[in-house]
Amino acid sequence: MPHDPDPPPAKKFKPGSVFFRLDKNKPVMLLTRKENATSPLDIQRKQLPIYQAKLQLLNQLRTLHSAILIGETGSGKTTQIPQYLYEAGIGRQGIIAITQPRRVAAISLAGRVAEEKRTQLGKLVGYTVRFEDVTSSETKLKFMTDGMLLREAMGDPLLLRYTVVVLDEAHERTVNTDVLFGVVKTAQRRRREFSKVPLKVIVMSATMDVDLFSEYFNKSPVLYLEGRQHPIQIYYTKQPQSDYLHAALVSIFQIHQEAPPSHDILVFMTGQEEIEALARTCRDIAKHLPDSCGPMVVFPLYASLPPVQQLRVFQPAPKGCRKVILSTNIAETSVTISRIKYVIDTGMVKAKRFNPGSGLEVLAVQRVSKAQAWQRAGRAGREDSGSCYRLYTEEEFDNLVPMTVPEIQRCNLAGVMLQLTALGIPDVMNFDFMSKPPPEAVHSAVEHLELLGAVEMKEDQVHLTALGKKMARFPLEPKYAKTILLSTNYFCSEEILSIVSLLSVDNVLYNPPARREEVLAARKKFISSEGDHMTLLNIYRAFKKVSGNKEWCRENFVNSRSMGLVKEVQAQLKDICLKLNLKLESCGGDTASIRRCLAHGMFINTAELQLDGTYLALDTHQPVAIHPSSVLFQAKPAYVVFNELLHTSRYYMRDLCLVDADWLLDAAPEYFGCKLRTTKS
DNA sequence: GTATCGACT
Repeated sequence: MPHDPDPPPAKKFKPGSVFFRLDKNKPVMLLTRKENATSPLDIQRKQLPIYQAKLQLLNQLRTLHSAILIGETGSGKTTQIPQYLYEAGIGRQGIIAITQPRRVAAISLAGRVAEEKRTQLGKLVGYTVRFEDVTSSETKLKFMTDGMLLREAMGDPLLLRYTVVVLDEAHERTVNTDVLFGVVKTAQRRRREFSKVPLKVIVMSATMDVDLFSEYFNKSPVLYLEGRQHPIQIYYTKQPQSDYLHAALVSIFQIHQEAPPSHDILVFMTGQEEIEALARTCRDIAKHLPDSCGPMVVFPLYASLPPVQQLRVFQPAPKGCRKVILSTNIAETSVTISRIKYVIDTGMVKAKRFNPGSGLEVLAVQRVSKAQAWQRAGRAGREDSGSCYRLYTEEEFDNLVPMTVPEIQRCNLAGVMLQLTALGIPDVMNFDFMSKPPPEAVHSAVEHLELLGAVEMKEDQVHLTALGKKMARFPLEPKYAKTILLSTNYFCSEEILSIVSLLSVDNVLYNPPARREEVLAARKKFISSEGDHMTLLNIYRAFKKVSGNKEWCRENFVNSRSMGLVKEVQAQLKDICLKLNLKLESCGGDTASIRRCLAHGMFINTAELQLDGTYLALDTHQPVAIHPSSVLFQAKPAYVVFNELLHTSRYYMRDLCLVDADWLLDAAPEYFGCKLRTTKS
C-alpha cells in the first residue's frame, strides 16, 4: 500500500522517518494484511496476518519449553495463539493461561475468543480478574490479570493446573509481570526436577528489546510476527521547545486550521492540572476563530476524571467539528480512542521514582523513553495512516533513553517481598528478577517487614512468621494488612476494614481545581478533628446511608465508581477475615479505639510536634509537614501517624490520624523506648 | 498554604 504522507500543517516541524514498528531486517513470518470486518468470524480469523504462520508457529511451539513471540497489536497473536495451541492438542492436560496487565483486556479478549469458538463465555473460554471469576471446570483457555495468576501461585507455586502460561504485553514491564517472570521460571524448573507435567512459557511482547527476555528464559528462541500497523509520518520540531505547553497549543491550532475537520487530535501531556488549564485555553481561543476554521470540541482525559466525563472522549464529534483530546499516559495503553489522525507528543510524562535511601516515592515530570514515544505515535495509526508531531527535535529524540525503567526498579518492594516469601521462594533477597531492583530497595523492604513482624531473619535468610503468613493473604500493602489483623484487639474491625478499603482505592474524592470553594464547602460536614481517616470514614458512612446515590456523589465531589470499588474491596477483605477466623466487631462511636488501632498499625510512620512548631518523622528524623489537603492542616496535634510521605517542595505527610503518645509506647515499647519527647524528658 | 501519571491483588 503506497503511502503519501500529508504535508506537515505545522511549518516549524520537519518530517522524520515513516514509522513501522517492526524492523524490516529481522526475519518475519508473515507479510500481507487483509481485512474484511463484515465476513463471518471463521473467515476473519483466517484473514488475520498470523494465520499464514500457523503451522510454522505450531511446529515451533510444540517442541519449545519457552518462546519469545514478538508481534504488534493487530497481529492477532493474543486471540489466536491460545486457540491454535488448544486446537492442536498442545497442553490439553491442563489449562492454558493468558495473562494481561489490565482487567478490561482480560475480559474483552476472553469475550472475543469465546465468540470465535462459538461457546458461551465461562465454558471452554473464560476469564479471572479480581472480583470476577467467569470460569468453570470446562475452562481450558483462561484469560486473567497477571496479578490474579500471582495470587493463585500463593496456593500453588508450581502452577500445576496450568500446562501453558502465555505472558502477554511483557514489554510493559509492570511489577506483576516482572514478578511473574520469576515465578513461572521457577515453577517450570521445579516441575522438570520433580518430573511433573512440563510447563510451557510463551512471552509475548511488542518491542524489539528481546535479548533480555530471551536471555532470561534460558536463551529461548524469538519468533517474529508482522503486525497490521498503518504507516505514521513522524514530525520533529526544528528547534528545541522551551515551553511544551505553548508548543502544544500552537500545534493544535495549526492542525485545526489546515486539516479536514474529521481528523481528530490526541495530545499527550503530564497531569490533570495542566490538562484542565490547556483545555480552557483551547476552548477560549476556539470561540474567537474565524468561521472558516470550523468548531472544535476539547475533552480532557485522565484517570481521576469521573466516569461520565471519561466516556465523552469516545463520542464522535458532530459533523464538521474537530475533536481534540488532552490526555495523560492513560491513552497510551489503557484507553483506546478510534479515529485519531494526529498525535501531538509533548515528550513529557509524570511518573514515580523511588529513592531507596529514604524509601520514598517521588512523582516527577520527566522525559519519556523512546519506547514510550513510539507507543504514543502508534495511537495515530490504528485504523488508517496518521501523523505524529513530536514537540522536540530529532536530536532530542535520539538522546532519550531507549526503554522506560521497569517499575520493579522504581517502587516500594514491601508487598512484593512479602508475596515472594509467602510463595516459599528460598532466597528472596537474591530472587532471580529479570531486571534486579536496587539492593537498598530490597533491604529496606525486608527491614520494613521485620518491623511489622511479618518476617524474621535467620542466618541471612528471610523467614515468614505466622503473622506474615496471614498478612500475605490480604491483597493490600503489608502495613494495611497488619492494621486489619490488629483491629480485633481493639474491637473495631468493621471500621478498620472500611478505612483500609478507602485507603486502598485511588481517587475516592474528586477535586476539580476550578471548583475549589464548592469542594471545601461540601467536605466541611464530614470533617473530623481526629484526622483524615475518620473524615474518610464519615464520608463513607454518609455514602452508604444514601445507598451510593449518584446525585449525592456528584454534589459531594465523591467518585461513585471508586466508592463502588471500595464496597467490593471491603467485602473481599471481610471474606478473608472470616476465613482467618477473625472476630469482626464494630466499636460504634468509640473513635478512640479506631485511632488506637491505627497508631499500632502505622507506628513506623509517626511524626512528633517540636517546640518550634515543626514536625519530625520519628523513624528517619526527617523534618516533615502536614499536607495542606489534610483536615489537620490548621491544627497542631502533638503526635500523628500518617499513611505516606510525599516529597515535593517539602516532605509532606498525607492522611493523618491524631494519636496519643501512650498508645505509641504501648504499641512498640522497644521501638519508642527513647524516641518520644514525652519519655525523654 | 499544595497539587495525584498509570495499572493490579
